[in-house]
Amino acid sequence: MIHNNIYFQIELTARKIRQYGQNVLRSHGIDITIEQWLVLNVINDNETTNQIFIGEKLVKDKPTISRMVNQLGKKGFIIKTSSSSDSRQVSLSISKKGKTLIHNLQPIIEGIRLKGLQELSEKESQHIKSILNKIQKNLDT
Amino acid sequence: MIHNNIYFQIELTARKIRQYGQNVLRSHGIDITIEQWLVLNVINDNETTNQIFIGEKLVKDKPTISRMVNQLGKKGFIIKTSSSSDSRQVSLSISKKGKTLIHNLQPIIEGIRLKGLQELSEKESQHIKSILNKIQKNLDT
DNA sequence: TATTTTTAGTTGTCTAGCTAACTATTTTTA
DNA sequence: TAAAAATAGTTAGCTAGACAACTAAAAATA
Repeated sequence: MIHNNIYFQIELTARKIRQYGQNVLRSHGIDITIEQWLVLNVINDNETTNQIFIGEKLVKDKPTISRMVNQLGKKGFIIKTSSSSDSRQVSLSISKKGKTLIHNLQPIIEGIRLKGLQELSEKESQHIKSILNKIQKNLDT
Repeated sequence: MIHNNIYFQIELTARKIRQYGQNVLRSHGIDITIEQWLVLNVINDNETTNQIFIGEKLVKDKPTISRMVNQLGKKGFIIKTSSSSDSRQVSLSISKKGKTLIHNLQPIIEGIRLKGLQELSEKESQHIKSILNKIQKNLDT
């Protein structure tokens, strides 16, 4: 049966996490997606980063990053300029509005995180990460 | 760091599974997506099912099922008629072409499954499913 | 029985993810 | 140094997932 299939459960859990998180953000009237928040965070942790770097961190392809960066720009959370050293590259940084958002989001995101991980022991957390990693490695080769 | 985040790893693993599976299907020249294959399987296991039932099994919403069923119909893998007892409902069944596809896909899908689960013990398989289930339940309430 | 409510399915609109094809720079190398 | 190859990013086209709004038919209820 499909519900006993590990792949199905991984994919379903991923969807439920995204959906729950998105609902919480919406309930706070915050105009950003979970995925966009991840991008914003990479930029926040690495000022003047380019899009390739974000893609490597988040393991997403160039078009996906390009579009999410555009969204974040439209919403005024980031500033996108051309790199002075290499004009192929962009240079991304957080705007004031973006900094405020990140600040306000911290406790909300932490709340989402804790909600899903309730009653998961440290051992279980480590274990699931190691198993997921094993599956990923199996599929990489 | 994001790579140490359980949610990120769950979502990433889900993407890698889909991507690997899709590549294998493509390499066999098979014109179907992993998600469509799941729908096809539910129909195969439950002849004359309707779309609500598929949605319940796969935990997907009505528009998503509606569109995937349409794709499978266009490709000639299923036959969609109106239910005689309730004309709101559709009645879905597998075509000959669909049956052939399912038959040919069995070993390929099994190969994909085994590839990812290499060196996972039965205990680990059970464990990850129980942890994923715990996370899902945490988010449901 | 007439009206209201529920149910099954579709359509529209948006975001994300993927592939492929493209432009425009920068780097390699012949 | 001129031509070829690699790199950063964008655009286009597709599927899936989510939400909202809709149609049409069935079921409930007053």
